[in-house]
Amino acid sequence: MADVARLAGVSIATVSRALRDVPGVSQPTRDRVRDIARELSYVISPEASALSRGHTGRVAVVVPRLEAWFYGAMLGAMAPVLRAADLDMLVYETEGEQERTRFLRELPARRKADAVLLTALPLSQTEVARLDLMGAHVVVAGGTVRDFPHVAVDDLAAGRTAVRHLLDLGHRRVAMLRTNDTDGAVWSADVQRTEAWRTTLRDAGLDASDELLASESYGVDAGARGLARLLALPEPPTAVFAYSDELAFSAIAHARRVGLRVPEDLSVIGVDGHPLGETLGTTTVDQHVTDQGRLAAELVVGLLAGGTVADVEVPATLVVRDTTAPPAH
Amino acid sequence: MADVARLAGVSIATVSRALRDVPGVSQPTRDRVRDIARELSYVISPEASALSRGHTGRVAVVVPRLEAWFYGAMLGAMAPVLRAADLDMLVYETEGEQERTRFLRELPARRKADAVLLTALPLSQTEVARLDLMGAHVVVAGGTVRDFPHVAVDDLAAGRTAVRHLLDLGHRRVAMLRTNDTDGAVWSADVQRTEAWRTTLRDAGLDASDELLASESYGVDAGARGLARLLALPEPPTAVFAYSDELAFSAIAHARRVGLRVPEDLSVIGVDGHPLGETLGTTTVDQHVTDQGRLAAELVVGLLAGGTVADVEVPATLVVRDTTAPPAH
DNA sequence: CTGAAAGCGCTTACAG
DNA sequence: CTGAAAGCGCTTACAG
Repeated sequence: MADVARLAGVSIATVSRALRDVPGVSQPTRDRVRDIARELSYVISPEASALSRGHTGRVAVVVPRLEAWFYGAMLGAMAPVLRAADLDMLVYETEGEQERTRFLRELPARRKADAVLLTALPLSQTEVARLDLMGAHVVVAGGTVRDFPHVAVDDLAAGRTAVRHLLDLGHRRVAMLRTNDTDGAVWSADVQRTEAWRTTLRDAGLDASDELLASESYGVDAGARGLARLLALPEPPTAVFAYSDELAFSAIAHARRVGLRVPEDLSVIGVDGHPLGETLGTTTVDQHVTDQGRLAAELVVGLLAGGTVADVEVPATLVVRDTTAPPAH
Repeated sequence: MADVARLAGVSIATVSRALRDVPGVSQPTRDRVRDIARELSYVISPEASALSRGHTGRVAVVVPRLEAWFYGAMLGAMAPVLRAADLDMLVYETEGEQERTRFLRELPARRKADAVLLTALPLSQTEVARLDLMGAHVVVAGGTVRDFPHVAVDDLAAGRTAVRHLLDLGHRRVAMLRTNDTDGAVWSADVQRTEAWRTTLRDAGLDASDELLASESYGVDAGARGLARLLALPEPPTAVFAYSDELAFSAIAHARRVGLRVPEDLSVIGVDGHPLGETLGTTTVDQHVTDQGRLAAELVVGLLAGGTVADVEVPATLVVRDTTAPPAH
């Protein structure tokens, strides 16, 4: 900055003002300073600027896992919004309790970002309590955490929609497929979809006992593993509600591998709106992840601009394709 | 830091030394300072620290797109390595020429990160030239750019392996499927796999004319669109080599939708090692993306630690599953 | 509109 | 082993 000031024949204060959009510099001076800065490929040091101004220009997105489709879709939707607001995106993957606890204990985001965007991140009670120490705005995407501002679908409604679709088709034995890699931590979407499955069945006078709830550890084949257990039941289900489309894909592949026709012998519905679901013809409850990500990022931008926040509820929509049908018998 | 110093009865210099692992502090003093810092939930300001030390503790990962599986897998593999080295991960999505150019022109990474990790990012010649102005280490993952340190598979070999597999099965009319959203920019993996397709066919005395090379704009249904065009040819192919597994999935779904049996009527092979390929039984050339991401991150860490660099070549392996077979006739 | 100067919160020779 | 002080590169009241 000193170099630019010297060449422009002004003080560094003027350079600073000219380069950002603050008023108090004549247009000719501003233009001259900018030209010189461009020539020198000069760019303001974000560290020094942040140190002076007291904020970082960064937002931290925290996810439990990066390789699942959901998180890529979320990040992909958030990125353009943050970029447009000149905010950099710091991504933290905190897989498992140990890392999550370490992340929250060391409060790294506290001084590294102006806002923290928790994205479908299961949290224990202790961890939720620690969130107040973040020293940054906290926003939640894809679910809810306490009363932090959030963007989410109504997962109770989404779950009910899925299960009712199966009941409407005539199914009376409906299982649920989920993963349980949350080691004591809890995520609202998981709790609510499971709850929706249970109550919708019970309200219809049907069995929703634990043997019909297949909880597997996370993995590409989690859906296959879960379905295998369900099919081994004395009275196997004729329909399955999967927590995610990826679980549904895996379950459907397993069903076909063991000789079951989908949807004739087994109906499967997922949740997400995974693009491959369109390719593969999978019935799902679309939770419009791209919208959620975009809106959550917009919420953060608004918050940092000093605006007020309002939670956003994104509607979930049933998309019937080729993996659900009336039971054969 | 001043608070901690006061409570510990030492200078801020000592607090600074005690809190990082620099020598020059007695163990009792160090322990006392750390205890007090923990009580106060104090954490060193990264901005101030970075400003003093001259580096940021961040690495910027630049990708063209976040929602494709490949990038999530890459980021997911890089994250733990960077985290272990106490480096934060800044993610930049630069979709299309305009944003890429803006990114490179504004050189934002220049002061925002100690290293830039270009991940399968198509670049124009001008853009490649600008890379020298980055003011940070540049490392390339999933391909090569000039002579920057990189981690990649041998894409010529990978492409040859795929096409030869089809030829070995007896196919004589083999098409290729790729996307062309690179507006004048070029990515080595794309160039080399296409080149491999062409030369392998020609070396075998077969047709590799442009009508057999289907280039579609990026999208979930790109594979379907490309295959539709290929099937409309006077003499359609009996086998298709897809640039990625996602293209292969889409093509296979389209083939089945129009009544073709895969692999009986049409063989399809992709590249990647996408986990759903295992679920769906898709033949592929696995390029071990997780390994590439991990190794690229390790390369960055080594570079920042002042070590020397050596390019890494990850072997690509043919995984034969259920979507390739000898041609029917 | 412009500049001199204090201050943001650290790190690190230098001296003891 | 410990501290006083300069310096990292900006921003922003304050004064003119």
